[in-house]
Amino acid sequence: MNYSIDIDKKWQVYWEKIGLFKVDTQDAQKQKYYCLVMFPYPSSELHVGHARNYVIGDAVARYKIMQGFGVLSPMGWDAFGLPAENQAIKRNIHPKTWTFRNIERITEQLKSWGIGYDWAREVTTCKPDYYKWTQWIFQQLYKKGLAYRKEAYANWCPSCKTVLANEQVIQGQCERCQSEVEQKKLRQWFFKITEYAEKLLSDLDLLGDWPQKVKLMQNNWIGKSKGVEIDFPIDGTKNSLRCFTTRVDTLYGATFIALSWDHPIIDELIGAHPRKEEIKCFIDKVKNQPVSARLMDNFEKEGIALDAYAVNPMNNEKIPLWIANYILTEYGTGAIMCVPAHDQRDFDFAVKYRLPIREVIRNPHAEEDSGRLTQAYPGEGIMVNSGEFNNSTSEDAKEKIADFLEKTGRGRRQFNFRLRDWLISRQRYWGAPIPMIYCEKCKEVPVPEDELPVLLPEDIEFLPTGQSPLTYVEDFLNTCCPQCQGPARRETDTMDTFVDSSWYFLRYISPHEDARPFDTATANRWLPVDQYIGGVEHAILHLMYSRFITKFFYDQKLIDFKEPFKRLFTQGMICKDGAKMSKSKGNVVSPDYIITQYGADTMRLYILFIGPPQRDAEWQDEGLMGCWRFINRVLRLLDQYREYKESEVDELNSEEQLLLKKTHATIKAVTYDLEGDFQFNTAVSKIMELVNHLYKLLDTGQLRKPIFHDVLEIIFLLLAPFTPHVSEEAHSCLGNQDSIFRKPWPEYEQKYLEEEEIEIPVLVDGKLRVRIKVHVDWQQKEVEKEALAQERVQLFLKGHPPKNIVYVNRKILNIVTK
RNA sequence: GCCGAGGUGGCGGAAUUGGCAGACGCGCCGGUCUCAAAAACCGGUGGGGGCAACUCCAUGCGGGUUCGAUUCCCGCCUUCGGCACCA
Repeated sequence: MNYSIDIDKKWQVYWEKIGLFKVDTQDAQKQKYYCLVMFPYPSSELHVGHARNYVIGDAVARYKIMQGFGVLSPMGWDAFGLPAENQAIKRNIHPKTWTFRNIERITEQLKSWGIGYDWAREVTTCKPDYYKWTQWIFQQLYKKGLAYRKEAYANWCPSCKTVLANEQVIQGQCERCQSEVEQKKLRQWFFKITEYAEKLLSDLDLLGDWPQKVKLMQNNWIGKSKGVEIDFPIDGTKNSLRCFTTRVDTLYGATFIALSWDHPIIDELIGAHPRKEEIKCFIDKVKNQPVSARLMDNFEKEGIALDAYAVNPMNNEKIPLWIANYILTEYGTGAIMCVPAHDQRDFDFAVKYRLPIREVIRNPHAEEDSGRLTQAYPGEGIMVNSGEFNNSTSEDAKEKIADFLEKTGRGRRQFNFRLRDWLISRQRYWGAPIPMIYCEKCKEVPVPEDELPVLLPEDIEFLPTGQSPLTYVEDFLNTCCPQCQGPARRETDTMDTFVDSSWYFLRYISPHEDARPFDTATANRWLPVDQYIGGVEHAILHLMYSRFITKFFYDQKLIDFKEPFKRLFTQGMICKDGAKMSKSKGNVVSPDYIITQYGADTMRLYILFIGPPQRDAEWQDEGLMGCWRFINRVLRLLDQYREYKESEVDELNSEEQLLLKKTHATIKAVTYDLEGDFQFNTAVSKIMELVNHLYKLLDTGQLRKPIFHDVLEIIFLLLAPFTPHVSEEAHSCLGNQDSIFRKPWPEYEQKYLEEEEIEIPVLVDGKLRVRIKVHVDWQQKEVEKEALAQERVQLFLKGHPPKNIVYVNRKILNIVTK
């Protein structure tokens, strides 16, 4: 038998017919297993690089089905977003048309690969029955004060005339047109994810089955740091200035304070300043500095003195205030105490502007009397020039000085986070409208719940004007205020697509529910997701947002779990010619040709065999051919079987004994590989070994038909999650009526794995010299005796008695002469 | 700069807790079949030396621990990914 696409078609229809992937979420008989792959953005047809995600997910789902779980494996579309709108502008095709065309095409592809989903649960984020609930979530957040509007600087591309998401800014440039991105102040909607910073951080500990790497990335992104907020009185005024520091032990070494260009106190300080214009000029310069300039290694630190002074609360010393271009606006208080002796940035600045540098922590490894510092010393050490704290360690001083500041009310211990609130406004068309209304009298009013969804108008002009196209749709824009019935205007911005994808895994639970986003009881039964599978590129954004929304729902008592994804697997990319597969690079491998020529299972098997799934892999067409050969080689076993001569078996001969040993060892190993970190590549190789073994045995004529049959059954059961079509075909050829996926996953029998005689490698001085056969129960003495009786061992002993003999039970014997 | 993951034949990659380095696949070489080729099948294949039995060298580099190190420790080199003036 030769493998061909007809086999694929036949079984795909069959699985559809028997509803293999249909799941009844109310069925309490089976243990549940929620297997989820990250849903795609339908921007173009899929290539083999994309396929990895779905092939892995399908292998896991099928394996779990065979283990008897009730498996939920759904699919949907992250269907709102900028690429659809760009196509609209470029080709004059409606984003909706373009999106649904792609959805249709990708669905066709997934089906032709035999990827199984419960299609009745399909979810599409750009459909009103979905985004109604995205809008509803916005309103729940709004009600709790977790959605709010404020003026903020956003990435603005002057050429595309649109705001860009942070992830669309590459090295300070627009990813589409490479224009320098500007910062533009706009009134924007935010979700207060910072409210959950602490929980998002500490609950990472609950995620034992997430890759360490992803947890570390989230940890760094949240960026919690422990320090002290200090009030510095401003000389000659009643005001004071707050600074956050993680190194309060260096407080005596603070010789100036630096402010970010938009710190609110600046206006006050320069009101009657003689150099007011000069300062304003400097502020403008910093403000307009391109984002990319800050990313440069040689970014020049610049500043301007304000001729104002703050008072160091420890020693009452007057220290000057500066504005400096390296102070971040959005972090801490936007003002820092600068300690040039112990911070390299402050050091560089102090050298440039001739500000004093005072050492307060002595480097314990520095040579005595090293003279003037040539660079900052950022480590720990012994306190100097620090009044009563001299001679204590910097670690101790940190606590003592913090105590002192808290006692005297001049400061307080504090934690700071790098995590910022989530800017969700987009001045774009193809997204879920933000369900808010602005009225002169009543100001900000949410659209009443029973009026949701706020429908996205479809008849619309797509011109890049810098405002959402919705601004020009009068029917949409003008409405009346839900509170006072007076004339009002709708919000015209739409939501970031990451909002859509932050809760889709809940919608799969009850996709047709029209009174609620999801059914709480069913969600509580089926979530958290048992296995989430996707690309590592979502390690921060999508996974952080989903965790945030889940925690919010938990607090609203909509669900009773704190984390959405119990286990996460991030697969590596498939590359070609050393680069990530992409249309623009022209190195994509199209699956369609592979499917028609070699069948879906050939592609599936190769994708699983190509290498460790969590690592990147290089696509090689020859490797694909290897899998094609293997599949046909396995199928040829069926031909041999059919023509094999009948016989009865009473007792196994030694070759059959060996074959069953190998078979059960393979069951054990493959199961172990699947249960662990999805080692599909080694699982497949072990099945190949078994097949090779079987072929060798067939040559000897020692195998009888009933044993041949049993081993064949097991081989195809083991292959079923990887090559479902071929396995199903073989299963039926072997005379089975039901689907192979209704058969239980094979279990190994210990009796076949136990052996009487084992082979022990004998080493002399760590080098393998001979192998001996010993009985498993032999003790070291007997093994030694056998080993020393070997001619080759005596040869290497050269007549000297061994100095030492190390025996590791049933593993190895090492004879030491030196 | 900081954090993380890697580095093993010509290539993709194997190697339970430290225990036979190179499984499996590709490629290559030889053979069978064929008028011939392709496909398929069978055999060989880390490097050096030797007619051979064998032998020496080999897991990025340099040390260390150990009877024994791809695996553990210390110090480097290098590739990739993330963050990047976070006070």
